[in-house]
Amino acid sequence: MKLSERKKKILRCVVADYIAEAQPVSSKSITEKYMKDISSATVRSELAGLEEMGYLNQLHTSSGRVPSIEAYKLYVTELMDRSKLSSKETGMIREAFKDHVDNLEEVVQNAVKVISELTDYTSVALSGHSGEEEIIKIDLFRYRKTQALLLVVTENTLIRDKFIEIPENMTDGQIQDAGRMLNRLFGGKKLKEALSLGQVAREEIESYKEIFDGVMDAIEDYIVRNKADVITEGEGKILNHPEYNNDAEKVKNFLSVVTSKEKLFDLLKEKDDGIEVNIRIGGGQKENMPEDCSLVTATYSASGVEIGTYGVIGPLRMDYRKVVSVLEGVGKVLEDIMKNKKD
Amino acid sequence: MKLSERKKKILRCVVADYIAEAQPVSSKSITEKYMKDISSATVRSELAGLEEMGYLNQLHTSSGRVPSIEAYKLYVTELMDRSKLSSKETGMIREAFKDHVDNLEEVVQNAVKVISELTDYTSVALSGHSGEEEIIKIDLFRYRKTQALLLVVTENTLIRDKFIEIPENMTDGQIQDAGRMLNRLFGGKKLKEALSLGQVAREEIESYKEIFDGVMDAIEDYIVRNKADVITEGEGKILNHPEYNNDAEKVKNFLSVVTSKEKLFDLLKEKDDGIEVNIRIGGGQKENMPEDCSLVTATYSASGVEIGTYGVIGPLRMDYRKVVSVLEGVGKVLEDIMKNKKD
DNA sequence: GTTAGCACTCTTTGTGCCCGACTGCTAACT
DNA sequence: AGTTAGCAGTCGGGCACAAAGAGTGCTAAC
Repeated sequence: MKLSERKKKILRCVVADYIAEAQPVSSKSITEKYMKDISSATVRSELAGLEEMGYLNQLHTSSGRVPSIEAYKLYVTELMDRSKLSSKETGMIREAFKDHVDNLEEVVQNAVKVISELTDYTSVALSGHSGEEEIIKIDLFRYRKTQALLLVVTENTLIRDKFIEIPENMTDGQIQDAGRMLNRLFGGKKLKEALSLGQVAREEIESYKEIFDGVMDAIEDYIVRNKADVITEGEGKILNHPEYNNDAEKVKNFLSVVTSKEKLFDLLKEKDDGIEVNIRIGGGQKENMPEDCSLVTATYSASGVEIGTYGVIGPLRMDYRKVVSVLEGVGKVLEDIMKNKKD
Repeated sequence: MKLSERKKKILRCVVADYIAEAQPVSSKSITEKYMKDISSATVRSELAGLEEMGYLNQLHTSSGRVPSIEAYKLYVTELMDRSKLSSKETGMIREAFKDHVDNLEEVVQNAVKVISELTDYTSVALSGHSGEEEIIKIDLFRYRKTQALLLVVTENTLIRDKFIEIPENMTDGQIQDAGRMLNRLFGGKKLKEALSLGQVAREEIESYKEIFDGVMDAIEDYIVRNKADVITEGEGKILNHPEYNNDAEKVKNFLSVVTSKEKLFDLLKEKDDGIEVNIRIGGGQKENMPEDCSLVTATYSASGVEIGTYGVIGPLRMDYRKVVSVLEGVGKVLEDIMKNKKD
């Protein structure tokens, strides 16, 4: 069977109505609300077709239709129109970033907060470090007999601290010397460059091999998995939505993901390159994706540097239209801010 | 009316049984399970007395009794006996700290995790810094034209980074000079000392007043409210307990506190001095305490230095006996570890 | 291809009823 | 005076049943 234009239109109505009302959608309500020109009987036969094609489900014989996962997917890729934010909403976004634009940490906090407030879903973020940030300074000093504290300071306010093992007989002078060496070698380089540079340089620096390895570890650790930079807001918002209201098991599942920075990191790190807004619907394949959930993410960058992946996680029956427009709206404001900040 | 010994015994039975079964307790079940020597009619008249005294409530005529907040309070202070942990449980605690005892952050993580697992409640921690830690090093360097990055490194792995404003015309040399000055002044001092020292020294250092103020701010900020050190685990565990299973509003309230580091910090910072285990039952007076919740906390210290406040937050009907023994058990192991670490 | 009409299905809601779980009270007992 | 057995009274939970309502699929006519 082919998806005729009318079928598409009807499917769009069903999904949109179900998102808005959280109730199975009947043929009658479609004709009354959206398509006064045709009769409910016609819609009924179209609905039967859509159900056969796998886009709709029926809870029982005499109930209205509910969208399937496939329907949601089609909806966000083809059927959904984009909405504009109201001026009140854009105002709220601008307001959120009024202060504290200096500190990236706070910027991210504010972004996550305003996203959660505007969408009424749980929002999450992974602040960006694709390895493109420059190393401003490396600092190294003795902490205990066999341990030194390593600090790697990059632009974007980000600091990585890590303890590394050092030989017991190392003098303070040698540690300082090693620190100078590290700064000479890595200062001004991008993290990514430093990582590949490390493969080559390792041979040259015999004397401080242990320290050197520690630094490389720290940088790799930082690029590959920095769970500390996962931020969440509005974890309890899931309970505002009826599908989670009487299902403790579902809520528990959801929370076990949303409150685990490791699991969220796993979900957020996979961003499709170049796609502005990425929508993942339904669990299934992805290990850490909670059952019956959707994740909508957007990755922002300014002047070529990624500044983070922001997203919203919630039920399948999510207001994708609104979520997408909020994420885009925040993205625009964020871009402006980062541009001005550069000066 | 006086609280006779028998009344106390019966009240203990009611509270213990209610904690175990989550069901109103009847006079019959008391005689059958705990007090075979007297009849249910006798227990009934005692229960009526206890109810009049405000220790018990009845949901409706012909239902069993449920403990009041007062009853819980009496239970934990007077009636409850302490339990020993099983060897399996102490084993689990030791196991949890097997590795990573070097990094205080991970120690705290593990503590919180094992507490949550053993008790089946949400557990929280505030790693300790009463201001007793020594400043090991202060580092200062230019970040942007009018900003410098300040690092304060203390023992216990704790690092505080903060941006401070600097005069635009300050040279790199001056910044370094200021850094040296700060190290000379504060190095080796305890945070608290540094804070009071600051009041005096400020006058002497006219040249770097702005920087100096920034440092004092950072230290104060750190001592007074370091929300970054609030850690939680098992947020969803609340749903394992029937009183929260069908009350989305209650869960939302609970989560809004447990997922807010600020609110948790407010709750955890108030620790009664010298009391080993602190039990706060019921919301009411405390602003950030969720309705109908209890918070059991223990503050650990080793060699006179506080290493943190750990706790469990959950329903009024909490297994106080188990929670207290787990907190004590973890405390002992933690103390051992910190003692060994000092070497 | 579309529509009106109708029979059918299934859920939801409300009602009455009974059963069981407790209590409180009273009168008798120790 | 304290304790106990027995009994009447209260309330919630569960079940059956009926009625109402929502929505569909099918058919025959347009």
